[in-house]
Amino acid sequence: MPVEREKYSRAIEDYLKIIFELLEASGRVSTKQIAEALDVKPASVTGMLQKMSAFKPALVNYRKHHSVSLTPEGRDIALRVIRRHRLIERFLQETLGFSWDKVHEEAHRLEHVVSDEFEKRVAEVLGDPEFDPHGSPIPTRELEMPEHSQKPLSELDKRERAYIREVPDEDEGLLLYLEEVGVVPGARIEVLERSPYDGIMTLIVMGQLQNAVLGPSITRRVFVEKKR
Amino acid sequence: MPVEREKYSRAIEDYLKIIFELLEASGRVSTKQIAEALDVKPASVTGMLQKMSAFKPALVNYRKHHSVSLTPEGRDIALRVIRRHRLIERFLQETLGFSWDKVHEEAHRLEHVVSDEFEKRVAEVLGDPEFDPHGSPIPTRELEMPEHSQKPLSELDKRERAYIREVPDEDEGLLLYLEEVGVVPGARIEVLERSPYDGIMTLIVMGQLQNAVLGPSITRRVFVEKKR
DNA sequence: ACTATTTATTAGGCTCACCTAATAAATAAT
DNA sequence: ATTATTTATTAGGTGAGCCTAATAAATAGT
Ligand SMILES: [Mn+2]
Ligand SMILES: [Mn+2]
Ligand SMILES: [Mn+2]
Ligand SMILES: [Mn+2]
Repeated sequence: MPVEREKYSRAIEDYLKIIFELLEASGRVSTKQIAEALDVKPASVTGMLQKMSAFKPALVNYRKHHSVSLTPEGRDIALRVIRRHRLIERFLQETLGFSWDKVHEEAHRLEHVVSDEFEKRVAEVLGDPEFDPHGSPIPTRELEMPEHSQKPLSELDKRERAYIREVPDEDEGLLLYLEEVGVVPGARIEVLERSPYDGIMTLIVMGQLQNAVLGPSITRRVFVEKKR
Repeated sequence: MPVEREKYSRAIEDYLKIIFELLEASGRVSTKQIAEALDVKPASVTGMLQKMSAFKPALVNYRKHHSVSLTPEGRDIALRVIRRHRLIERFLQETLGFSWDKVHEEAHRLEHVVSDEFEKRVAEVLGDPEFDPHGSPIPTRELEMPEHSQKPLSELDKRERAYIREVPDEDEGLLLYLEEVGVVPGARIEVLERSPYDGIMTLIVMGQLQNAVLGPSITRRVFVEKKR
């Protein structure tokens, strides 16, 4: 049975979402990171963290100058928003024909206003998709995040082959470029070259005429998996 | 060419929309009416009217204790929001299978956050529909409101026949009832009886087993047209 | 025309989510 | 260890959009 849920503000939903994502990516979160990700000042983040930790039930565990983590309640909200975001991205792409570089921003706005009914129907229409257009897993109806055993493209050695699994979703220009060179989820690639100092990698992308040349700021955020 | 548009707040969009609708329905708008429609206090409406009339360009013409009207700019915003609202209602119904009593509330939230791109694609997918699920006309891309020559059901005499054109969209309970008795846009009806004092009307609805009995608070807000 | 009622406006506050500037704590460099 | 740098927190403000209570204007009733 769906729990009787309070309605939290857009701001709080975005904070919880980004905290979840930062924790998932690197295991820890700093005030500064949150501030940069949300494009607000660190002072604002401190204020919001204090507020969210004072909520009943608390949404975050906060020890000043030390750690930030999510309470079960906060995690739940984060996962709900992430589920909506990713479902909406898929929906925009499949049902409305949005290109993959445009879905993120639109979903970022819609994720805060759609009802449970909307979410349910979108999931139905799409047939409960497992991934968003950038390859990120969509939390299930029960808010379980599917495990994805993948590693950064930057860790592949020369001659190694793999499948692209997930690409960063916020940078529209990057997405346009990645699409052009065929570095999209599901693509099969082989590392043709990697320079040891600057980390630039040259990839053969199956089915593409040209090779893809990517710097480390990209390859560290593109994830691959060995098996299909 | 789409004009470079400022982004107005949700609150302002809702004020302008409701002012437009009240003006359209009865030719004039009072502070009290707006307050009731938006579920805020009259003092808040006064404040907002003053703010909107002080905008450059102004969104409303406001003379205290006297009239409120929309400037061309204000009217434009109202029509944009109304177009979105009604397109979204159709979309929710047709593409996501929402029932007609649930679409209004959802659209009321979505109308403020969807992009021009979203609006354009929804219109395309639906094939530029002319009416929302309750029979209200959808302003065109050029923001022209289609004329609809219709009159209240309450003005029909006994024996008169007509087609249902438009029903009020805010009251979910009423919508469920109207659907049950078949009083939906396009339905052909005949006035079987109307009591002169309390205004209660009994209708024969083509294709329905039972007659529909409706009080004046409803029949004044249901619109009909003679020709098909 | 005067009075009662209804409607609208002003004045003053409140909450939310942000800001800047000043200060303090943690971390890195010498 | 001391100092410099980076990061985080506090203190005090701002604007949007709402509120209540007090007052004023418009309208209706006699
Ligand atoms: Mn995204
Ligand atoms: Mn968001
Ligand atoms: Mn509606
Ligand atoms: Mn609205």
